[in-house]
Amino acid sequence: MTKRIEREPAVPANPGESVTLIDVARVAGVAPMTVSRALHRPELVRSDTQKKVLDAVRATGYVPNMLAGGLASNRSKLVAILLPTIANSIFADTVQSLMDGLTSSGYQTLLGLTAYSTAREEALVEAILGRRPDGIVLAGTRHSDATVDRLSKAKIPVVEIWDLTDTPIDMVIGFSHEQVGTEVARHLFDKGYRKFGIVSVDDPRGLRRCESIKSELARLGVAEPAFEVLPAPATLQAGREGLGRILAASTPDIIVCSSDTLAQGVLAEAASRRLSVPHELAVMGFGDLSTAAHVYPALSTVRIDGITIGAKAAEALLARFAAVPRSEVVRTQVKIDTGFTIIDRQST
Amino acid sequence: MTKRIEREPAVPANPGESVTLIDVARVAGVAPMTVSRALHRPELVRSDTQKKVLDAVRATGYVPNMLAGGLASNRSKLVAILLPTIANSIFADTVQSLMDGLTSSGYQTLLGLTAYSTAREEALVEAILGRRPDGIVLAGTRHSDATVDRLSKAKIPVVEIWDLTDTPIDMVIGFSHEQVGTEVARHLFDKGYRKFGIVSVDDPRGLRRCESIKSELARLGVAEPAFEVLPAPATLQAGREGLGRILAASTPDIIVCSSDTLAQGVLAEAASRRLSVPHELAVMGFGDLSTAAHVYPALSTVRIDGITIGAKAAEALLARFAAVPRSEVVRTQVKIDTGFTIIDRQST
DNA sequence: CTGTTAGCGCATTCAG
DNA sequence: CTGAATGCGCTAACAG
Repeated sequence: MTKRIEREPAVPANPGESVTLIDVARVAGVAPMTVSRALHRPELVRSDTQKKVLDAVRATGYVPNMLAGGLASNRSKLVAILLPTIANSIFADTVQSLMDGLTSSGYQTLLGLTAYSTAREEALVEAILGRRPDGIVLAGTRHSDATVDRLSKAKIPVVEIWDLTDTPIDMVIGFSHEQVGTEVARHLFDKGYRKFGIVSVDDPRGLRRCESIKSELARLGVAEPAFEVLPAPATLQAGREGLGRILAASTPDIIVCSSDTLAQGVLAEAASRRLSVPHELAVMGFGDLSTAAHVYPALSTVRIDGITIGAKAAEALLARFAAVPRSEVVRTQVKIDTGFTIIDRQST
Repeated sequence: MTKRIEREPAVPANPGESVTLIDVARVAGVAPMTVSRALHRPELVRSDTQKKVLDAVRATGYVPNMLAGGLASNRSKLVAILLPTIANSIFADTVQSLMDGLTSSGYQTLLGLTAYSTAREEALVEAILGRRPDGIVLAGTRHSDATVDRLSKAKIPVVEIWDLTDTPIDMVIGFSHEQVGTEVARHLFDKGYRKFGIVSVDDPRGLRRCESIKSELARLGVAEPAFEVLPAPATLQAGREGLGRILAASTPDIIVCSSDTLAQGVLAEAASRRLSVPHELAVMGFGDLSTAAHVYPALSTVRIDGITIGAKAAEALLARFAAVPRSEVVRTQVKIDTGFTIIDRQST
């Protein structure tokens, strides 16, 4: 009965226990410190020593313990990301590009989901700071006082994304939701629409865009829009429901939605009611997710470049990490407006 | 927000440095170990001592260092999750419920994105094991030998989800993609369809479902389906493109898609070609995401209960964590088939 | 119920 | 270029 011969580690070290730097050092015939250097700063080690160490690493199956490393060096190589949710997330592109940037520099990602609750965010921030992350990325700029306080005192870079503020905790990369609302309103007004309906979920940033639309419309002398708010998360079904409610009470010529998903639901409902879009009813979304782009010729929207937001956030963090005197806490007040683009796909 | 007067910690501890357990102990007038206990095992501490400690924690602004705690206790309270991607992810529900379950027990989540690459998965597993997570969840059951080896030797629970296998690394919770394919094929055959088209992205599990459909159709004596594979990730645009290609060469009466997103793209393309669904062309998807559910009356699909998968995975992990002798590594061979449901929304 | 001792595995800091 | 001593902050194990 020949069992396949398993290549067991040449030197089993502490039987049953995990392999440590010391075990590797013993096998390689060098000091532990040399193993550490060979692994993290190979340029400081002669190449034959380097080779001995790498061989020993392979032979022992050593996996560095980053808890110990982080504790000793005070650098965890961990970045925390706090998002409201990942369900059909408008943040997917951003997270992907952010993680790509961080991963390729050896950083790992701790994920926290806040469900749009500042209380939950506060608890998560506290818990996560216990991991001593080297940096933290938050969606949004509205936080509880306690969160702001904790984050300000934590001596790590903080990036707030997908929004803008004049008083960032540290760095902020995003765009103005108020400006989105204002420009959407003006754009549609200029195109001649006068009877507005608005469908939103109760995401705080989405609501701010909606409020901004309403203010601008009021300023332009347009009648108060029909406004329906549905519970998050945005689903196609919520969009259908929203349009249904609006049509029960009014006959708008344009429906503005707080997200593309909602807008797609509105389109589905319009189709089932045999309303021709955009002729009888025009629809505007928000997000221009890559999954939806260019599919519904009648769907105008606001394009947000989530990839750039993620990439710039990664870049900003990495720049800070590289800055030499980590003790010297810098709050650079980086503020990047990534802007947005109104995409008009309606030929009214 | 007006700048409020910040309540500085009553006892600034080591000026500039971070507050440690020792600082808290000093302020509370107890031993460090008592602080640790008050925080983690309050039932072992007299309630007045407990109160002194909590006051001191608040006064100092202490945040426990979990790197140190993890190192000392050999329990990191970290669970790693490896997914292919989070873009319009079919895994969103699963991740959400998994994280809900873990978070409420004080576990935090390390996220890794593999992009459907086993090589990348291998690198991530190695890096992540360096954090000494208490458990790890992987999407899928197909991994490189090195990954399986590392994971088997790591003395932590491993849960493979969204698939099934007879040789799990440890625990597996999901359903059989082959079975999905077989049953979809039979279902559609029974409904009378004979001219099949299949649109998929090159996600390995999606492809396995498609292959299984093809085998079953062959077995049933149906003509070879038109088969179009597009690069991941699944987008509406990819669905449109896929249907376009298929119609260029054949005239199927049913299109089976590897995901709902793709199916929605197919529906969009069908609509733009004025094909009536399901009369002229029926469409079947996969996933039945909550965002899409019940919106396209003509879209049949396969419903997967991602929430249950996530919840059971969390439950399985927590059960293992609670098992007393952590040294005693158990590989329970938990194997849960969460099944799936074919949803027929076509009245052909 | 509380305190003491010891050390988790590694990197910093110096010395050679 | 390599090595030895020291401690990061915390908790296990035991003693009181």
